[in-house]
Amino acid sequence: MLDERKAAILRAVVEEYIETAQPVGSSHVASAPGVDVSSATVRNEMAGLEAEGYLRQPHTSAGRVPTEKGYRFFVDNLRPPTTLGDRSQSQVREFFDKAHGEVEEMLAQTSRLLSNLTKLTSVVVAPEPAEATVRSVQVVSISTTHAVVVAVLSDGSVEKHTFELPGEAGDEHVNTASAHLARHLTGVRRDQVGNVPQTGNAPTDAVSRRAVEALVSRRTAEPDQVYVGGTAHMAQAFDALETVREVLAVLEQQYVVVSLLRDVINRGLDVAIGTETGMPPLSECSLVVAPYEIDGERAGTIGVLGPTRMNYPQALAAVAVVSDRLSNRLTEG
Amino acid sequence: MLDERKAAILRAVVEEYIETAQPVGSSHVASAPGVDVSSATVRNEMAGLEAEGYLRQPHTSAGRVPTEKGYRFFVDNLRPPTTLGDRSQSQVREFFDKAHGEVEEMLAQTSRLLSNLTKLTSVVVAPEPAEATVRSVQVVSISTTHAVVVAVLSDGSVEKHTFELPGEAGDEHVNTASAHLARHLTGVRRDQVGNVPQTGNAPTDAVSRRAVEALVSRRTAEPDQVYVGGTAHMAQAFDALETVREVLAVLEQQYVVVSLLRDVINRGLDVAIGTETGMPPLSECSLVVAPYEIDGERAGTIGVLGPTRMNYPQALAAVAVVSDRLSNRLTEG
DNA sequence: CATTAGCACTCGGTAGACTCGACTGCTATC
DNA sequence: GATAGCAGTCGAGTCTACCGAGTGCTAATG
Repeated sequence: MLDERKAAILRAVVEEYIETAQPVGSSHVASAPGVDVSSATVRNEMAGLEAEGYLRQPHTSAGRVPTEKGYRFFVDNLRPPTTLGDRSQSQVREFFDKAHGEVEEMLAQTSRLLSNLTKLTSVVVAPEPAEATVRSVQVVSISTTHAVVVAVLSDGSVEKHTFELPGEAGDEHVNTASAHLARHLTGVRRDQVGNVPQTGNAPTDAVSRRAVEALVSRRTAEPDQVYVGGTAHMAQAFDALETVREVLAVLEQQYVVVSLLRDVINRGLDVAIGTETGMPPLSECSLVVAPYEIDGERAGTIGVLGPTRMNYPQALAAVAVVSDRLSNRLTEG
Repeated sequence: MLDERKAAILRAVVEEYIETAQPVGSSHVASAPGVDVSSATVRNEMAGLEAEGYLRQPHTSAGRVPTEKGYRFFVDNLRPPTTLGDRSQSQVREFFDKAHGEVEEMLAQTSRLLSNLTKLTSVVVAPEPAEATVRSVQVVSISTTHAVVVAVLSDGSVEKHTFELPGEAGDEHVNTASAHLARHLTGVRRDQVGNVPQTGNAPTDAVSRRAVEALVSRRTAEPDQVYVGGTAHMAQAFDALETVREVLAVLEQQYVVVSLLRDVINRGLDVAIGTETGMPPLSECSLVVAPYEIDGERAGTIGVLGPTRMNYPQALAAVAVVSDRLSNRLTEG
């Protein structure tokens, strides 16, 4: 653990560096509020902080820059109790006041809100519908060869899947299958949808079977939906095009993004700094996440991704307040 | 119009520049196939081409670079009848052979395919469902206060909208409204969905009215879905971060992207070069587009976006073949 | 008369030398 | 223990010289 003075110096370095993106020297730190010693003393202490791995010198005659360990200490121990600025506050309020429409749209817009607030890339993972039950199932033929099975879930989400009709099935079989499925699947939990009893009528049963298969396969195949916004901010965060490219490439792989967020949440973290993300291309990025809830149950995750030298207090505050409001909104809606 | 020799020289410049991204000098051109004159002659001709606006010299002692007009001439008159390479050919074939599942997924994957083929950013605009008719409508309550209206269309797409139930409506009203709507809306064209006759039962009619409103509002509010892929390639296409940032910012605005593609198509173009896109942030980009069809009707658009010095023949070939295959696939599926 | 060889010229890019200044670490002092 | 002062380091910026790719022009050529 660091003594109080070292901590104050570390904090000053981190805050200054976050703001300017330039290595910060001892004299800057000495004149920072909370540090009431001379630059010489600061130099001594900074040398100590460097030896302990909290700071790093890009070159011999430059100022110091925080290491991952330095950021980590800052986030864990020095984070000032930040709230959002008034302008942002009202932006959030306004957003959730006028937010309406389907969940999907709201999540997409939430992602936009987050990147506007933080000037970072934002990520919103849609809720997993594990707990929902089936409210309605219907099979509708859309041509002589194909049909759609549509399920409405208790959380208001709708799933659909197209499948090929068995050759012998006509409209009447589709309709009886539809009724049959409605009878047997309504009220069943989404993750327990499985085979239904046979009716004895071969074509009808064939249709039913395919419809159920479609629902089940969709469940396992489909990755969680994820909304990424503000990727343009990434191009400003780094000055190496290669870094930008790598990060964008990661963000395009929805599956990777989802499991990244899930992983961080599962480790009980709200911030993953640099290599803590576990993804080499993101070693110069940090991720700030927060889960959101529906009816008190963890539903999905929101987060922002930016350079390691991002403004953690602001990002944490933004993510926290948005996840909170989003939870409320989704719970009541 | 350009005489044959000038055209050959312009072609050589464009092709060389596309490949190397470096200004090309007279000696390079002189040794290019199809140009059998000395570098001195080439110099004379290039001076002419520059005077006519087809070429441009970045600085006095550098080679020449094509202007927009130069690219335009190349695309219109010099484009070699390119086909995709074998590797790409089989990649496309393989993709469409194993492509399956919902249209949405397929479009998303098509976007990925396109950017893999071209190493450019790709854009896929989903079909507009204007011509579709309603195959089925259903209203399902998901809580005591809210219900979902779900419509299955003849093209296999499904639309849903959540709405608040009128206070006096109970499950029985929802069910009768559901049946009522099914009776009156099935077979109606999507864009002609409107009010249905009253039943005389007030709560039922209230539910019906809100459900119809929801469907109608959704139709007008929702912009066309668009899938953007390969944004990471943008970071390689330019060496100015600012340019990358601007382009990414444009790509995040789905509405803008959709209308951009539509606009280019409507002008009868398959390539928009630089400022021809009509969007200042894209003045260093070119866009190659092709419409795709379902049952012989124009349905949506695919395209790729890259730097003006992109490989037009390759991009045109890729976009053409993918739109063709996609049309087939969507028509039969 | 179109083409070409040759030549003088231009100018961007690179490498080296130099300076400047923002740092540091160390030491002597309070 | 804290600080003032000082010598030392090294990146960044500036300047110069130079190289070379590429041009435009002119004179020679078939």
